[in-house]
Amino acid sequence: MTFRLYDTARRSVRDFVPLVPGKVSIYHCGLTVQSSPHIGHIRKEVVFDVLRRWLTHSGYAVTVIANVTDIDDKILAKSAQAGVPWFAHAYRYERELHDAYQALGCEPPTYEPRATGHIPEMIEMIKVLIERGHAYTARDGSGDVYFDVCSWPAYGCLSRQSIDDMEAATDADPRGKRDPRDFALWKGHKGNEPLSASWPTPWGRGRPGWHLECSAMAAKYLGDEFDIHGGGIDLRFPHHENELAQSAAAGQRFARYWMHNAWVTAAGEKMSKSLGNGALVSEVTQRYPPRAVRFYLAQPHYRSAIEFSDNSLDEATAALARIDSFLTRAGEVATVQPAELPQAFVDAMNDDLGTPGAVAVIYNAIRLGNAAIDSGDLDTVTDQLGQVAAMLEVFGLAEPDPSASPGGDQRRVIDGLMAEMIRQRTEARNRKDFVSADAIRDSLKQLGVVIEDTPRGTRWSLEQQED
RNA sequence: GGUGGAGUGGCCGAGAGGCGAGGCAACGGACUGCAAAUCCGUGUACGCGGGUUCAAAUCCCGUCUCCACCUCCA
Repeated sequence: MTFRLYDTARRSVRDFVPLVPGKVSIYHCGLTVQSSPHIGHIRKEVVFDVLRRWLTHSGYAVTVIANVTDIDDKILAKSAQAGVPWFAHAYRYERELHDAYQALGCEPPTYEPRATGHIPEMIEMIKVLIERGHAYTARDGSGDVYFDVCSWPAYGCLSRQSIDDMEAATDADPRGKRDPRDFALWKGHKGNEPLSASWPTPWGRGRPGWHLECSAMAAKYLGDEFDIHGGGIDLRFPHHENELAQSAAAGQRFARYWMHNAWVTAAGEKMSKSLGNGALVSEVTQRYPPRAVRFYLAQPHYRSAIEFSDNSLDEATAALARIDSFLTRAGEVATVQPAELPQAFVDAMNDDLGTPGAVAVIYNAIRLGNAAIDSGDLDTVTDQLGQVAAMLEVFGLAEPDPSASPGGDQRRVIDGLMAEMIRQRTEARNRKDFVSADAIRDSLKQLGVVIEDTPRGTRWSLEQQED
């Protein structure tokens, strides 16, 4: 069974056939670095990180390009308000985004181009669009350049909207548009904006429009045609529709598959910057183990909306604790050996990245492995442990949280102290002094240390954190 | 007005005509000095009303509710 992917453009799941055999090229729209990333933003990163891991595991050489939009209206407005240069504002949040990648175990993109680093490419593309009769400079002399939507009959094909049914923009000023549905490729410099936020062009100074950035950068790094274009479902229109129109009108074939992840909701509504209901990644990873946050984001199907709540995170934390408990138990009697992925796991992942079914396979392997530990069947333990580790690797959950345990000297001292406490309790138990034994266990419990007696001796671990 | 998505057991969350994914919680049992962990077992769920079919959560018609997008939201 080959990999199958839901293609938003076709509204159906279809076989994935890459442009170049053995290679996959992916472009997904990164963030506009205007504020701190929230859980909704990082969901997209986790989804595409799992996609990349799965394709890599399937033997493809994967190239991932994700842009950073480092200039736009909001960045200019917010930086002016804060009294810092716009590029400093953008850079600050770009670094926060990278911190979030790292916290959640997302590999950085193969390359992560910034919009402001690609002005010449954008200008070239606008020239082509003007020459071909698909773009025009604003009549009002503002220096804006617009895409002429009516000149491109296929406009609306991605979001399946008829241009006649589109609600014309009524709020914004019509500026120099021929048609209210036309969108900006280039924005003329405004007097109240810093000169550093503008670049010279044949049409005067200005800065890029959002949609054009992605078209220009995708073409630069991936060529006229590439495999998968991704992003949040809310980008389907207008952003991706516009990208597609521009790039196709400029003579490119562009993306072969369009992949969109659903959003994260809070109290039933989409988490967004504008609604102000965003849970920041930095905040959530303080309250929950980052791996649990990743598990929470990676387990549901990427096209399903997921509700953000403490309850959801608590459940993910508990579920991951069960997985880790198996790794600990199995690790006491066996070592991780390279293993093939179970066929059911492969089938689930190949079916449009069916992560919920794949997670069910992980649990099944854990159950078999746990039973084998109890019965002393070490071959089966080794077998299942290897499979579980391999499956967790695909999910990016194989590595423990770096902050989970103290390192170096502290670790040595703590291990020594715990060994002594456990020795005293074991002696008490041996002489049937259960009152003393339980007192030791209770006092450790107060400190958040859980004591468990197993056939192989007493084990200690830190209790899962509560808020 | 246009275009989409969704309503599943106490909770989360898959599935998309045919023997109840999976997890959390709960209950019973095994194991344990007691626990914890682990294993085994326990559920007559699919918004509502019709219809098609031997068979519907799944298809059709109607209906209610929620969510999203409609020109710079992941």
